[in-house]
Amino acid sequence: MRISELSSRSGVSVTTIKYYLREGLLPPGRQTAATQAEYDDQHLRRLRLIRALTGVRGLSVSTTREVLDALAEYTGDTHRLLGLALGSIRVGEVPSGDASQAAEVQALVEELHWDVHASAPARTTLAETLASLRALGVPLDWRTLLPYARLAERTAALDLDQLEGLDDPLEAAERALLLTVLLEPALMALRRMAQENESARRHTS
Amino acid sequence: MRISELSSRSGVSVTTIKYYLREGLLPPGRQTAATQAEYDDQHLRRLRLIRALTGVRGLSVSTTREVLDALAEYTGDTHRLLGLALGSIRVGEVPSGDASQAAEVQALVEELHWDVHASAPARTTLAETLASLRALGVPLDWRTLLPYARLAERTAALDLDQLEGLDDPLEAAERALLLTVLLEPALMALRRMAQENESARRHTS
DNA sequence: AATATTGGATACCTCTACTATCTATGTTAG
DNA sequence: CTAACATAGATAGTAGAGGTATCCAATATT
Repeated sequence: MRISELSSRSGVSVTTIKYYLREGLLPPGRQTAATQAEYDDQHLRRLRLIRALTGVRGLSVSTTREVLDALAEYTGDTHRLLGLALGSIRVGEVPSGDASQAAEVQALVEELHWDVHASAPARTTLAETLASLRALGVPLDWRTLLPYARLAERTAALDLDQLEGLDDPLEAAERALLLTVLLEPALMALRRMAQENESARRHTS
Repeated sequence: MRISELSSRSGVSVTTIKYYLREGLLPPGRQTAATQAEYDDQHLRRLRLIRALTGVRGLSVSTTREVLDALAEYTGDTHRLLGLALGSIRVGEVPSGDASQAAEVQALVEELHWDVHASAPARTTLAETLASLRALGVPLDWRTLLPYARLAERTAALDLDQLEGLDDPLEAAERALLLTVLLEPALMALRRMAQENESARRHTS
């Protein structure tokens, strides 16, 4: 298919597709002539993935490129993909110097006997959030976080269950990406609804 | 205190503070003369809150204003604050027309007997995420989401526990805000770490 | 009195994510 | 076979977000 068909089938304008090609989010099509290239279903799929990551999850174009690069690099090694590629996504702010709460995070990880890389970006995100909360007068220690971490453990188990039985490594890697990244807004939405429900329950009993 | 002290104590530049004043994120100080105003600890606290919401959580300035307005409006009514004010935060994308997965969400809510307002934005977020996943070949039905929702229920119970025993309504409202919004990156970070751990466990056993 | 600071207003800046235009080439309908 | 239209690639332009810089008149400090 040519670019205009790719555009109409994906709902993304031709100029935007060209922009993604320039930015390296989308691999170039197969050149058939000097001013002609051919695209296939892989491109369409990739394009939809890009729109999901930027639109639903709100990732920036450069972060999306990093994620997609990682996807290509670690396809077939879901463990590395989960540990490294997806870790490259900044959940919160840019990693600044202060890791004043790193000790709390370490205590939590040790208590749970978690096997988590020492340089995992999620550690930094967690430490920074704790530091912010502390500065605002809500000091959470690792003991308070423990029950949350236990629930995260069970959530992660559900996530990994979803990846069982997928033999095609590319498919498995892509699904890992989708479930980890795209499911985040869904899980937060579930939490919001559950909070509303729980609050109603406690206030009307 | 005057604006320069507010600036040095918060680490936010004077010009940025003026910008926040213009944008209505920060209430104006008490005017003592035509070119002089006095700020207090409330302003300092508010400023730190703004930086936490925009920096750690990545909220836009306009969303932050909405959240802070809601905080002022519903102080003393934590239930409404949780249900409405915090619901105003867009977790994902701008609410577009397609709510093709709204039926799945409704089925889930009914199964759980959740008391969630029909117009809760979290419903839309969830429906949209499901629609995106479906378009990408990962159709999740409400049955798959059910165990996730059960865990969300327990997370919400922990959240509400944290609000117990706070008598000052302003403090309770602010803590509700902090725990719901600022804890999100922390919970996602915990999930990432738990995924890495679980993946390592399954691959090395 | 001299110097610095402040509030308020306005203009400007940088970055991101596109969007528009241009040109040289290809394709296709009549 | 030619006129109308599509295409790749390059370059320039745009709108919005989130500040930043400058100016001014009034006020505070020394």
